[in-house]
Amino acid sequence: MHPTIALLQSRSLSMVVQQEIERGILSGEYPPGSKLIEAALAEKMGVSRGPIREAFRMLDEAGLVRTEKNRGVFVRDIPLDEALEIFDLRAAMDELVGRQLATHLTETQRAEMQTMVSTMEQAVAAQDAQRYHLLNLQFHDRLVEMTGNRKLTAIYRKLIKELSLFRRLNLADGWLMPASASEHQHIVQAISSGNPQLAGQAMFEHAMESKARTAANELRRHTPTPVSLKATP
Amino acid sequence: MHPTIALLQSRSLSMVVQQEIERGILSGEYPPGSKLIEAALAEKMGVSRGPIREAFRMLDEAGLVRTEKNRGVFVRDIPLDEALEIFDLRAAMDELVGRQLATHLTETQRAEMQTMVSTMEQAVAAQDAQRYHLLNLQFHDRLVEMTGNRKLTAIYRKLIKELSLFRRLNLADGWLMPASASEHQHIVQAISSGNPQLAGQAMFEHAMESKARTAANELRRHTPTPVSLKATP
DNA sequence: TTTTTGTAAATTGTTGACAATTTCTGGGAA
DNA sequence: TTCCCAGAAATTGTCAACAATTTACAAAAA
Repeated sequence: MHPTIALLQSRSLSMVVQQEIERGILSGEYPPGSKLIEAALAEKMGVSRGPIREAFRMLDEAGLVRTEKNRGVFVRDIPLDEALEIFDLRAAMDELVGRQLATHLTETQRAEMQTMVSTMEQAVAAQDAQRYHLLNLQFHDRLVEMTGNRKLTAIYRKLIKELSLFRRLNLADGWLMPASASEHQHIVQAISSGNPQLAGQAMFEHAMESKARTAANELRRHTPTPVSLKATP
Repeated sequence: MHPTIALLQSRSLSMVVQQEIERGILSGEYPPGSKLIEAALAEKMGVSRGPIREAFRMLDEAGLVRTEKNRGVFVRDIPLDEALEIFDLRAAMDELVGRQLATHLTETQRAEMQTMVSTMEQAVAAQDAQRYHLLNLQFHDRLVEMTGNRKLTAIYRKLIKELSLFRRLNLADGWLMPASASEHQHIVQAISSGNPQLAGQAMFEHAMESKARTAANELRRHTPTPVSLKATP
């Protein structure tokens, strides 16, 4: 059976629309704070407003948009304090991931982790921040997936999507690329050691450092550029 | 202004419908596996099918129902393995709760926790399993809320709702009432000690024991009643 | 009996229309 | 100028109708 046919038979129109709008949001086509107009999206996608509205409800429940009665639907703009809350939550989940992987890791999985870390180190060597960022997301997503806990995986991914709406995150994270890289090797070692406590701690601290870097970044952004920065070569 | 009027001005019709269906699901009026028919619900609530469908999409995203294209919407029946996954996730979140409360607890909060535990002990003394069950849910919900982490609170509540669809959970949990009660006092002490590691561990272990009891309960349910149970008085 | 097949009923998927509300816009008054 | 306020335009909220699909049921065939 043709794959497109199969897709339209399993996925309803509203689900296709939901995925398409979500793609637009995550790609930045619809930036945080921007308004999503039912009629415009309906025409653009060649469907009526019904499926669009159903997709809106899904995206709202997923935390990607917010709905104001009689005023419309807006792409959510995650405030700093909520982002920090998400970081704490993610750290706790990552700790669980580390513990579980340490107790159940197969040799195949260990090799896959090591390959991912090596690939990331290549990206660091090539100064390819964009590629490193993508690989980093993949690495952590794959680790969560390896636990086999589907609910954990699903919620983890939702959190990552929400975090991506914290716009300030993406900018200027080239600074922290090398620092983060060496931590990954440490994570793989901790997990491979088979010590759940150690592995969990490595994952937790890695996540919390990510939080600290984001908070520091934000602080710097709201602080006028110090004169000393240009004054001292 | 009449409260119902005010409600309809802030919440849209689909949100009211969503809450009503959710109430029906959580109360057991619509048991797991049962089918939800758009037209029937629409007539019952005096609205058209549009808001019903939008509510369905929200409930689907929240994990309370599953949607099969062209076949309808069904109340979700959480399988044992998924329930156990949720227990693991909840344990990690509870551990975070314990750690954070231990570091930031106010005297007012400590007193409130102690009051809740005392109330639960009264329910145990009165053999009121129903009331104990409710108080237990309240206790843990309040602890999560006390952390001030709204995202954590929101996700924790979603998990609890999903767990309530694991029907086998509610039955015969009178067995574990007294055991669980003393653990709560231990949790309050651990949090009050101000030691994050200790408090986190207490919360984590409490959650994992809850998981173990559920798993054991399930095992017993699928095992034919041993003759020895009646043979030995 | 069991299985299959065809038709009617029930149910879901989608659309367009209308009502209600908000937003925009331009003109007049302070 | 700035503020305010119609009236128009745009947008959302809700509904009813129609199309597509599934389900129920009864009769026919194996």
